[in-house]
Amino acid sequence: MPNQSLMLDQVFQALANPTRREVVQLLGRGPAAMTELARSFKMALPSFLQHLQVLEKCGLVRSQKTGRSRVYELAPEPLEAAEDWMKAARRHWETRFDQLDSFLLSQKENT
Amino acid sequence: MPNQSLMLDQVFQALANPTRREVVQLLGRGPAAMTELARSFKMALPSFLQHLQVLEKCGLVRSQKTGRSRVYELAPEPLEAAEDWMKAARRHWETRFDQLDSFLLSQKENT
DNA sequence: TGAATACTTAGGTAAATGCCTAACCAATCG
DNA sequence: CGATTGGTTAGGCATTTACCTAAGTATTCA
Repeated sequence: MPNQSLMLDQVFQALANPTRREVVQLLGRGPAAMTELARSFKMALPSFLQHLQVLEKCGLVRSQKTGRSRVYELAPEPLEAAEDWMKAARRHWETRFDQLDSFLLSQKENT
Repeated sequence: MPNQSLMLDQVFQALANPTRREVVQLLGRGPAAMTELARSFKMALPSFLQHLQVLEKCGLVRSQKTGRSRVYELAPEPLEAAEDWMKAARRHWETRFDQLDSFLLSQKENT
C-alpha cells in the first residue's frame, strides 16, 4: 500500500461533497453512463464530469468507454479502507472508556 | 437531524486531512490540551488551531477552557454517522452483485 | 507587579475547488 | 454526407483551504 494517508485524503475529500456522494449511491444500484447519471443533477456537464473524475482518481469508481458513451461503475475497495480507518479510530476511543472515567474523577478531585 | 447532508459534508471534509486525522487518533487515547496536541506537528500554532476548529465545528471534537488551557476530547457520534453512510453505500453494491453478473453477461452478448 | 505561558485575533498569500460558457472531437442516425 | 448525440478540452472566475507572521488577551508564576 503506497501512501495510505494520501489515499485516505482523496477518498474522504471525494465523499465530502453531496453531488459525489449521490453519484456513489446511484452507482450502488448498478453501472450507468455519464449523461444518464448527469440527468439527476442540475449542473453543466463539464462540471459534472469533474466530479466523476475526482471519484475515479481516488478509485471509488471505474469507467470504460464503449462507442461514444462512457459507463461508470462503483469500486467499493476505497470505501472499505476509509471505513476501516474510522472503525479503528472509534475502537481506540471505546477501549479507553474506563480511562475517561478516571480522568473525570481526577478532575473532580482537584476541585 | 437537521440537514444530514451538510453534516456529512463537514465530517468527510474534516477527515480529508492528515493532520486532522492524526488529531482524531491522538484524542482517541484521551483528552489533551491544545499545545500538548500541537507538539506532534511542525506547524504554527494558529494554523493548528484552525484544524481543531474545523474538527469542533463538525462535532468530531469538543473542547472546554480551564484557566489558560483548552482541553479537547473526541466525540465519536459524527464518526458513526459517516461510517453508517458508507456501510449503506457498500450494502447497496453488495446486494446488487447478481445484477452485475447479468450486466457483464449482456455486454459480452453484444459483441 | 512583571515575565512567562497558553491561547486568540487579524490579516495576508498561494493553491485547490466548484462552478460556468464556448468550442471541439467522435460515433451514430437519417 | 450532414445533423445529432455523448463526451471532452480550454479557459475563466469566485470561494475556500491551508498555511504563515505579527500582535493581541488572559492566566499563572516568581
